[in-house]
Amino acid sequence: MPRKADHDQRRRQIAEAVWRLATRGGLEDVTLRQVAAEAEVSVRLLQYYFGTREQLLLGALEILNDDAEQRARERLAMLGEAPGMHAIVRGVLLELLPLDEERRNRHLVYAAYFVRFLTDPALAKVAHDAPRALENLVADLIAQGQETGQVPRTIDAAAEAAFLVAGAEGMQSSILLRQRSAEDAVAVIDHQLARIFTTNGE
Amino acid sequence: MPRKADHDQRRRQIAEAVWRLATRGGLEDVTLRQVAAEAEVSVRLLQYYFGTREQLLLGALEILNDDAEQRARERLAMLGEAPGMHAIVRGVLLELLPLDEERRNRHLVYAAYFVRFLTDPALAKVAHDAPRALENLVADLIAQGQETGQVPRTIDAAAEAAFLVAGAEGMQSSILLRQRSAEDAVAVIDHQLARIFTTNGE
DNA sequence: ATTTTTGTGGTGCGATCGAACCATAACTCG
DNA sequence: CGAGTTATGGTTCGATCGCACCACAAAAAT
Repeated sequence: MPRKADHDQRRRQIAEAVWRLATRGGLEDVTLRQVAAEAEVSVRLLQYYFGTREQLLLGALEILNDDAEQRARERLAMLGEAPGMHAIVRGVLLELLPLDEERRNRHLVYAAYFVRFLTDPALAKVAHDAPRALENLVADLIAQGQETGQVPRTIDAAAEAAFLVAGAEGMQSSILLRQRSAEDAVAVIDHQLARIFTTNGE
Repeated sequence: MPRKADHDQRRRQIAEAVWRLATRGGLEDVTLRQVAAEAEVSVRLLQYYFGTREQLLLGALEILNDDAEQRARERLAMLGEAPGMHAIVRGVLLELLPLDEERRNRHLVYAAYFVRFLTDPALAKVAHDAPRALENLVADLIAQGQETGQVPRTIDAAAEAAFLVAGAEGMQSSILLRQRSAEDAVAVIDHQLARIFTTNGE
């Protein structure tokens, strides 16, 4: 009895195989045969569920994006009710870091796709334009903090937001390369937040 | 008359073809045949000058690294004599950004190699561990600025250096994806530098 | 009950891949 | 001049690639 959930689950199973192979050896290891073996299905099934290889890469990325959005939403909701601006901004920035195996792998998959984002129009549309939205969100939060007196008026909200998001993204790479520990990165971010939010929120 | 420089020049010619293909379609487009066509030499020559494909990828990366180091040195030397700490730190940070086509392409090549750095030991050794050294350099420069009164004593040199370098690296990605203009990125960095260096150097 | 949709496997074809092999210019050094 | 190194081209082989084609079971819809 093929319920509709089964179809999605199968696609997810295959997509996860794509992710694993991509993180291991880049997109060039993501061949139909290797994905089939990794997902323990037949090559024919890949074609049935995704079609061509290009569509497989695209589909696996879309599923990854949906995953990321949902997990981020969950984690931010876990902050509890009525958190201070400081805590919200901190939560948003930490979401950019590969703090657990799941996020680490996700960022590695993005890295494997990266160059394609620039040349492949189909991938570019799905690509990670989230940072820009995040930056505006952080800027708004800082501006709100200025209204409530948690942030000095002398702070340039937009410029600080841009640098906070960029800093988090920059440390993401060095964490992936294991040049820096996740704890280090969090400490560096907290140092900047302490400068901007002079009074502790909540 | 095969002077020794000819040999290196041929290797460079081939390496440049590797770079172009890698920036266009990732490492999976870097096949022996395609590189040969792009460099306008025979496949046999690739094997002669680099050996196996794995060695070709490694060699092209080494040449790229040497290039980057030399160009960076040149640009920093062009700052003139006895520049202030502020100018030096600014020069170091801007070197991380893809401000011209040459640096843009170089960063794209690194992006294409990225996932391999984590799994391939040979590539990992050559990989970009420069950031860590840069971070220490920036920290030292800020500390020197404190000695000469250009930087307030309340500044945490190490933490600020880490965030400056991370911020520059983070904006590098968004510039590559054309989500942000190079001028924007420079302005954001200058805003942070103005906060740290309260008196103008020199 | 039978027709249609959905899910699954296998297999084969043409293209391309990396790498090895064979040949031979051209230049260097004795 | 001759021996040897360096530089270059062409070709072929086995493996793998993406993908299309054929067949069939199981469930859904009619």
